[in-house]
Amino acid sequence: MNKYNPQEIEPKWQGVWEKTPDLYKAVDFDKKPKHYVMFEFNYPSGVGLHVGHLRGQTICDIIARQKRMAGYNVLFPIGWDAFGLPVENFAIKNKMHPAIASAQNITNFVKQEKSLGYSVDWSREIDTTDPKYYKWTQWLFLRFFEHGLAYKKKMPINWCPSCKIGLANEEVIDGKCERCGTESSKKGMEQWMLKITAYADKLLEGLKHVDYPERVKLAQENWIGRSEGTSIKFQITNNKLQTNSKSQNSNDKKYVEVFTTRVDTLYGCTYIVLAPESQYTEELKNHISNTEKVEKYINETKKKSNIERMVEEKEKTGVKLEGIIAVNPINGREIEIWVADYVIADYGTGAVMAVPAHDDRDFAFAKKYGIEIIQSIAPIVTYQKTPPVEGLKYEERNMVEVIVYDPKKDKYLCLKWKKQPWTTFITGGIEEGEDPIQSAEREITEETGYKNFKLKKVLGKTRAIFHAAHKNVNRIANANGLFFELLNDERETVADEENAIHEVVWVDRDELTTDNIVCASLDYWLREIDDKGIAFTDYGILVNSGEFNGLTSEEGKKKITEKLKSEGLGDFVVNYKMRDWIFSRQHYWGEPIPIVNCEKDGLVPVPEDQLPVLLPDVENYEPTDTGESPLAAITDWVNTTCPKCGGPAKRETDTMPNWAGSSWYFLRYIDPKNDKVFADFEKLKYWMPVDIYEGGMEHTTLHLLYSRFWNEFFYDIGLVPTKEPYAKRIAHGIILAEDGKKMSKSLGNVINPTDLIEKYGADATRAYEMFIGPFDQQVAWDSKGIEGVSRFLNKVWNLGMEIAERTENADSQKLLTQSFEIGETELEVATHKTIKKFNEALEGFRYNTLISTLMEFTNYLQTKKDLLYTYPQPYLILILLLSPICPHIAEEIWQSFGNEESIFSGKYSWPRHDPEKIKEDFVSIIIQENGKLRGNIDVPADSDESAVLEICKNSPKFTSLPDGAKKVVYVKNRLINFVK
RNA sequence: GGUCUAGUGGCGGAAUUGGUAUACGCGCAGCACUUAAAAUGCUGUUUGCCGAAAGGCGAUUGUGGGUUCGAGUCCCACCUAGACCACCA
Repeated sequence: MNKYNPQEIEPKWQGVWEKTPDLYKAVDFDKKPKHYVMFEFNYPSGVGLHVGHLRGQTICDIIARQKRMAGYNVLFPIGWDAFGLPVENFAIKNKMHPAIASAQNITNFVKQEKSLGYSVDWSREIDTTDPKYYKWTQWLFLRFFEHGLAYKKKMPINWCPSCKIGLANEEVIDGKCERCGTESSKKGMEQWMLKITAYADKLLEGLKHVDYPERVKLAQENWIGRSEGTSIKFQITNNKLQTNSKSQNSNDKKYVEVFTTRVDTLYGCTYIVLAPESQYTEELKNHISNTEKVEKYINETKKKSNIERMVEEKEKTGVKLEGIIAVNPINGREIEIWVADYVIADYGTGAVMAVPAHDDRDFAFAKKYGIEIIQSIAPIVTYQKTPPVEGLKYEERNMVEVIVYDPKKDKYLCLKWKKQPWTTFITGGIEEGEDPIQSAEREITEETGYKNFKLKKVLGKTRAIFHAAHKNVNRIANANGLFFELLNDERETVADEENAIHEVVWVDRDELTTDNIVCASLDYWLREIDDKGIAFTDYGILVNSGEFNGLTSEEGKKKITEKLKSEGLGDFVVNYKMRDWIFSRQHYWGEPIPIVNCEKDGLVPVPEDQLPVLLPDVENYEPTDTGESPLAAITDWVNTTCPKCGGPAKRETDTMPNWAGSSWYFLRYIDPKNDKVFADFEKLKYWMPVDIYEGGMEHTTLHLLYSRFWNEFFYDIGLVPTKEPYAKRIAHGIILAEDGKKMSKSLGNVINPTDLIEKYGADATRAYEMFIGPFDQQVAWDSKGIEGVSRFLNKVWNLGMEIAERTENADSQKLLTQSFEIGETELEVATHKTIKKFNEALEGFRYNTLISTLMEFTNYLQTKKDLLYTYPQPYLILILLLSPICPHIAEEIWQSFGNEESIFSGKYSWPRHDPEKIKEDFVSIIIQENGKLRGNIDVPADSDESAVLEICKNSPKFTSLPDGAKKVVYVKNRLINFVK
């Protein structure tokens, strides 16, 4: 008997499959149902394939192979995303043309991919750097230009000083360049932009109609960052009364517009803040008395890189604009204007209203610079010790809670109640015509007799909700916290009726706890007394807010915005965190942007018949120090004629980012050789959308979002047939090294797929990649684990060889249709159960359990070897189930059974279980007492409760169990539970 | 700081989606085969107590509560780890 030798059989079958071109071919317009499965194409770096790549790719191959066997016309393509920096850097370092470096890398990748035995349709292979491909990338870019979605703008961009390249926000990770890790800084440059923000709502809406993992949807939603709020205009005027008479006419008023999601806090706004880079700062700095100081601050901010701005999160800085003030439009209050770098220039309007009482950042800033803090939202506190009782009516009351401190005693004045087990602060209702302070002063004397005290601090307002037991009502107490200091011990006599209710006690500071003092708002008051106040950022009840007092935050937002709107000083608006996509790169190795700059006609698109705009050969691929692309140095390429007027013009020298080619490659796979259009519409209609798109989590907010944007735009202009490009997205978790750290060259913990294939074979490698754990979770590599899988394949092989030797050569298809004549029901049932389990795991994307299901089945078959010599069907089914995962071994075994056609030829259909076959006459059900396991018992399938009860009583072990049961829970074919 | 995901034996993990927790694999131990080893096969392997054994009784899915006849699974709070975002007003 020959031994399992993957090193021999794997290259053999790869060769045979390659010579059978129709085996894995996707057929356009085939009558079979289509299935389009795709993994993210590789960036052909010099390092080669990574075990992480195999995870997703193997899943796709399993799907592709299984779907073909199940009767689908499968499109499973491969391609290369080969433009971009790593190849360019590699080429510069090795002094070679990036195209040559790229071709070398691709050759290497192809070899690796082929050694894994993937069933890709190689006739559809694409390469984004092929002019036949990037012609259409350029053509599609011009559609964006044509519709005003590609535009040029001078803007401060994230700049990587090392790569000498502008970075999109998405490429800046922790303030550093995504590729090289250098700290990014800001630089003002003319950039090509794609208006992805115009599709923000469509991209959000589209998520509702696709099957993506919830975390992917969430990440995209958060990235788009839609927030509904209000824009508010703050009028800016001169601080002094003698304003310039010219600017007095109303059309000439200056405004700063801000965006807020918390307009309900507007009455608490005590200053506004402008971003240093904002246009407002630019305009206003010349109208103030401390221009120099402000300019100095702006320059300092510019010098700071992103990372510094982030590290300094704790310490906020800013400069006040002297000589001008802003007017709060809701109450006419005059407030300060500051410039501070905690406000971002390119979100919202680049200016914010600051409400220190209700925003953490504003609070920290106001504390540092001594700016007034005004409460405008009262927290709603439910008193947990006596929460409101359902059904009782609510009574609202305005009241004071007074805390009196005696510095001589170093104690706090409280009242101990006589009829209730309470100690409280001095508290009472606010009477008609009183303000809270007067009310507090009155209550102190009435209840304690003390006469001489002074107000130290207003602690603020809360709304406390509790059940007032002595009156049996639910109380809504609008509480005013007030803090007094006792000046001396002089007292009046306290009225008898007060004395009858409570007595005065003095309490230490550390005894003021929720255990000792009955006070719903205690924490708030103490925080203020200790001067450890924090911003209250939750929703609550509007206070100190004029006509809006008493509204909830939600109501307040609506009402205040409406009022502002009616006065032309504000409106409801929607803002997004997502910015437009910076689409130009100052590099060589990318698609040239097909635009010509004419002095007369401005930006003119290169006509379609002149596409592609080919990358010219250059001497030097390094970016220039000015930040211009190396293309700028080739004057005879740059200088051209205007396609419109024929006059002298210059070519655009920026190239497109790496993301361009990958934004539409799923369309090109469908029609990769077309030189008339980017893809034939009828073919797109047949194949789109991609049924399953496998890729990494790291592309969620980059490539995945970008390509959805491209496709949605193409749909809108009638180029593609589906709104969304991908019906289902699956994302694999990363594979860590055995030490649990990320695999990296420097740590020396990299597992190389080629080594694995040499040692264990492609089949074992593929199977272990699946067996390692749930595919969407991150896992650590285990070199012992792959040995286990390899052993399993050996078992399958040895078992197969034994059976094949004893089986007459026969067509397996015939064998499979034969039934188990001797009624070997156990074997038959086990086989059908395995098929069921396997198919369910496959449909549920639980690839790790696929392997364990087959392991169990193999272990079982080994115990039934003798029967298999006569009835090899179960073993053949095992091989069919194994074949998508481990195609080589399956094919070899298949042929040793005398089959002349490939197991993947389409002749052998995918196993389906027969529900009739797994129906059993008896089922084992669980016996429980109060939910605790007491044993199990075999009963006829589908028995009803009374029958099971009878069986139970007749079984000596459980005979007395039903006695005294209050209730019997019976779940058919599963359990019976006696509740006592 | 925010959002999300996860926490089950010595380890990777399984659990029909609320119904016999610890499948499968790794590791470990023992046995068989062998002069020997490798390979292979078989047996055992969550844990405490009782028992010579067959077996029996109990505990157990990060911690603490809750819902339920019944919770690894659902709800609340906390702890821990990871991922993504991060001064987004």
